[in-house]
Amino acid sequence: MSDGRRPAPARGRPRDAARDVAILEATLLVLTEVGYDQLTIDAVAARAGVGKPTVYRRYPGKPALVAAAVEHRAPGTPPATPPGDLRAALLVTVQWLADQIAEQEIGLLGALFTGMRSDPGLAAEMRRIRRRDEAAMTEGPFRNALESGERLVPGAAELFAEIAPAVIVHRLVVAGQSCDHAFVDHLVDDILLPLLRRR
Amino acid sequence: MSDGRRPAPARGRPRDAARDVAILEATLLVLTEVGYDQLTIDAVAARAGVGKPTVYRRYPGKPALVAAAVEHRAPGTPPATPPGDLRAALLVTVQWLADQIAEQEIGLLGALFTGMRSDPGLAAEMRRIRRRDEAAMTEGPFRNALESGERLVPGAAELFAEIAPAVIVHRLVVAGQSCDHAFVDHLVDDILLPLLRRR
DNA sequence: CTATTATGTTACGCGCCAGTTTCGTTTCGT
DNA sequence: ACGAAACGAAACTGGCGCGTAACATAATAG
Repeated sequence: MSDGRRPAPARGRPRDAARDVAILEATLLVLTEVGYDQLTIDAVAARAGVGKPTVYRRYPGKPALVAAAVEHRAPGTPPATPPGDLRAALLVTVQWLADQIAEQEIGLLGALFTGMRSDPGLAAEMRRIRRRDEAAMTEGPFRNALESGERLVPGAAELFAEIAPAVIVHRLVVAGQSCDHAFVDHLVDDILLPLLRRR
Repeated sequence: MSDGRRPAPARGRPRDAARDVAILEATLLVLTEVGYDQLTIDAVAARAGVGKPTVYRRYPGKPALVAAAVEHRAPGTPPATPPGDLRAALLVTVQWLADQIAEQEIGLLGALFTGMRSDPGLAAEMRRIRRRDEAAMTEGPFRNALESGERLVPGAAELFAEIAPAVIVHRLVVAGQSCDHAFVDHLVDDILLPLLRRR
């Protein structure tokens, strides 16, 4: 094939990379603030300090823009956990996870909820990203625990990734309550530790 | 006070009660099909076989209509569970719960997700209804279990209501996978039974 | 310098939906 | 019979967001 299309002669004024990231970050902001349906291109452009055609020059429409923004978003890294103490590691990780979900993920979940009907491709993309993030979020505590001789059930990491985010999201959205310290203690002591420790 | 306002002289043609329920059920249908944001009064009226002013004569707008529809909705009753066998009761109840959520609740959760931003009152109403439904859904298995000598941890019913719907919703929405038989077995055997049985 | 492209501003046409109004008809209470 | 109110159909106004186009200007490659 020998490169069917040249990668654009690039003659003329080049695109501003700073505006690229400004658009993506503004999209994430608006998305978490008002949700997917209420997100308008005008609002994103205004928030990014950019003209509307500048957005449309990069993305054909809302689904592609949101997908690119979610892709661009860097997931937070979980805090380092003290080795040798599974309970302490779980407490720290769960609290951090709850904060992350309450601050950012809720808006993305809303986008997933509503966008999945209109655009299955976007839904698949969102699920891919979320799996990547959850994997990164739940890997920390178990590496330490395993190396320090804790006796865990097989598949403990998968079980944690399956239960902890689910219960946290359920409490935030359905119950409408915040994930305070008492809730984190409850989740760790009454649910996670009894399940994950080898019985 | 002695009745400040008379309850409407009711002179003229009375409202048709059949149209009342037609409107509410059409609202639930459209809501689960297209979600809260995409729901239009015209679509509801058309689905109900009713003129648009007939809807506006009863409700001032979309939030009130949706709230009334969710209030009107009767939650399904969980199937009777075999007494004396906690595992069998959990399997039946969890499978039924998963089907219920997959068929109906997902749409209502989407409405909760998106409507909660625009109308906090609607969100509170939805949460109240959902608590009522979840309580009705999770009461069955434990009454039988307790009467038949199963040794359960204290607060087992609350724990079940906290975990089972959360994991089911998480799988349906985030993972995008159906709750088949294997998943129900996994949820019961690997998560619920180890947690609920007195250790 | 010149051609070429990006950018901002502004404006436009289009479609969709909200909420209201009008009108002719129907159904009730009195 | 008579008046009042609900009903369906249709039309209507208004707002809003989409996606595009028209300009003038800025930045860059050659």
